[in-house]
Amino acid sequence: MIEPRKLGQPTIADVAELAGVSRAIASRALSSEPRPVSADKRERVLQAARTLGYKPNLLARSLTTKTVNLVAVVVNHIHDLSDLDLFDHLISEIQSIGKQVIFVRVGSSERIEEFLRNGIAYHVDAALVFSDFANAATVRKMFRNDSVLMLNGMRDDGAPAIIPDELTGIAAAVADAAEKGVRTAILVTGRSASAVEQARVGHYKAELQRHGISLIAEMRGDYSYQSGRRVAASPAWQKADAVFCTSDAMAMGVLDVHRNALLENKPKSFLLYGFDDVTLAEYEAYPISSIGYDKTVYIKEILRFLSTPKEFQSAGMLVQVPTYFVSRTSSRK
Amino acid sequence: MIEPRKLGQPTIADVAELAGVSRAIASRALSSEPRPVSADKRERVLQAARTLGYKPNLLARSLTTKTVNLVAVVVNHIHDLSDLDLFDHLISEIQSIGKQVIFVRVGSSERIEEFLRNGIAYHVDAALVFSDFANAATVRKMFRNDSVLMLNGMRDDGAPAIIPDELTGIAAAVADAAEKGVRTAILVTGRSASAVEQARVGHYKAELQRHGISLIAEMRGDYSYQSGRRVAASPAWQKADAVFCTSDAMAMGVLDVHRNALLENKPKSFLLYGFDDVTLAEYEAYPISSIGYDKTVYIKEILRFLSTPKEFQSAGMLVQVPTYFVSRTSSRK
DNA sequence: CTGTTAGCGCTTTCAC
DNA sequence: GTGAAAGCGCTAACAG
Repeated sequence: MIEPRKLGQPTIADVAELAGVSRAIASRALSSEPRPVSADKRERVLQAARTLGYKPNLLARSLTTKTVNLVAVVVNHIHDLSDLDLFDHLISEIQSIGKQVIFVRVGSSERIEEFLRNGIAYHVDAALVFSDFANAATVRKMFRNDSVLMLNGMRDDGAPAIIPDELTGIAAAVADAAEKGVRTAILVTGRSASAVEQARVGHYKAELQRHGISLIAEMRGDYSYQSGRRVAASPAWQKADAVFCTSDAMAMGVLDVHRNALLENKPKSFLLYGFDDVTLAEYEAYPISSIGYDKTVYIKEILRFLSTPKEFQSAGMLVQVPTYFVSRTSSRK
Repeated sequence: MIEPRKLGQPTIADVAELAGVSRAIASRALSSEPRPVSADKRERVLQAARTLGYKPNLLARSLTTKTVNLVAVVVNHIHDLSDLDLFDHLISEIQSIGKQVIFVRVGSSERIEEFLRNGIAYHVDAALVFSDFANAATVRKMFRNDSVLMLNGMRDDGAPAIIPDELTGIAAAVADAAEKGVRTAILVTGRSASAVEQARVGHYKAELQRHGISLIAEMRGDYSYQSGRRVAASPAWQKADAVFCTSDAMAMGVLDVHRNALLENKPKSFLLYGFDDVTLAEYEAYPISSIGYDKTVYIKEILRFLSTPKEFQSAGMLVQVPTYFVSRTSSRK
């Protein structure tokens, strides 16, 4: 009598049966770790798995191993140019160590807690928090503490973090302006609730003051291109020698509104500085002087956290990535 | 004697114990589906869950329910501007129906099968395949057939698909060129191995021929900005009245190399047409005439597939999304 | 080295 | 409406 073909995917029990061994042996033979199995049986198991087209159910496995090879990337959203430069590379690297990425977009709402609570995300091996809507307290509550890496500039809860050393780049940018005789400046900022943004703005103000440049206006954007265009309409711009934007996207918006005055006229009506050093700024259309950091180094640190969290921790909770200033047409007189 | 505080997260058993009910009752009370439980006990369970800070382990749940509320988004990579316009919105919508997104980037390799086989991705509820490296046979093998939505232009295996009706937009673009007296054209293409690309190129050729425009050269890029710049160096461009690119990114590269001749000179050295209608093309720097489709409609169809696959299937396996042509400075004489 | 046994955390029969 | 018990697929502990 023929055994009725089981429905659905073959399980490890099917493999074991076909190979004529116990489930435990099959499990060991199929394991990626070295486990004691005789060469003979291992081969039979592997063969059986092959003929059955067996694929392990990683969900079931994770139930006992307590590890899913899944990392959550928690972001506000992905629609900035600077995101493109970062996330593709990041995902690629994470996958290269055998983990996969679940993207958690928390938008502008405060729903993050609910999100994580009701989703797989809560059970991932680690969470990379780029979103600054995820405040430290929430994140601490949500995950086992040492599996969370703060990439959003928040430092107040002792969780490990990687933060670009923005001061260096900002100091260089402001020094560049001072050198060119800038006396008055406007600062175009992102959402002020963000910790990174507060620190960033603080650095700008300190550096401006140090060089005796007076800040004649501070305008609130939201990092986006559109918000850059919006603030660019202000009449206050007539009096500014320089405009510093805390994102390249906003600087692009500003540049488009004042394109003629900035790229065609000499002397320029004002010098323009961005932040992020997006790839697009390297080309003709948006030659914006900017502040960047080495994404490769940044990502390498994230990977170090993912693969050897202990080592990462012991080396200290905070890793700083150096930033640099790059001068382009938008700030050349 | 005090019960020793259990390690790790509270399980449903803990909740049941605290509430003084069986695990089954606790499970029902906590279920999102309506299940028979007395109001009294439900309340006690909910209360217990709250005080314990209980969060269900969705991996364990999925073992019995066979559903994880996880959808895989399979892409080549995400570094095109057009990706930004699409994925942020897509992820947001998917999350809004209670599912989360696992991003599988297959890069340029053929490792997709291995990827999916060894990862959670294989156990997702559905896979949205944007990558054209995932050939139909592989995908069919990997997933239960009806849980795969082909968004990469491949149609050969009877899997459901959503495809923009590119012909309409292309016909309009070429007609626009013809109307302006274009007699010769160059076509800048993406990777020719892609099915979408082959169809797209076929449409361009047919339309050019129909209008008696002769195709004097076909140049191979890879959709990227950089590849656009690369091909833009060709001397063949002297003889072309128009250049059609199968991506806006490539058109942007072309535009930057010929910026002066295209935006400052009248008459232009050639008319430029892109494809994708990226958001950035709406502004001053890259005013590229382009072909686009309504992302909102597109995403709505994807969501329809996700939430009511049966209905989606019964309505036919292929959904076409309309495209449009938008005329901008790059093609104005 | 091998097989048996006991779970991982949850849902779901199936009797009561 | 309720609870005992079985079981999803897998791995780990423990004897042999």
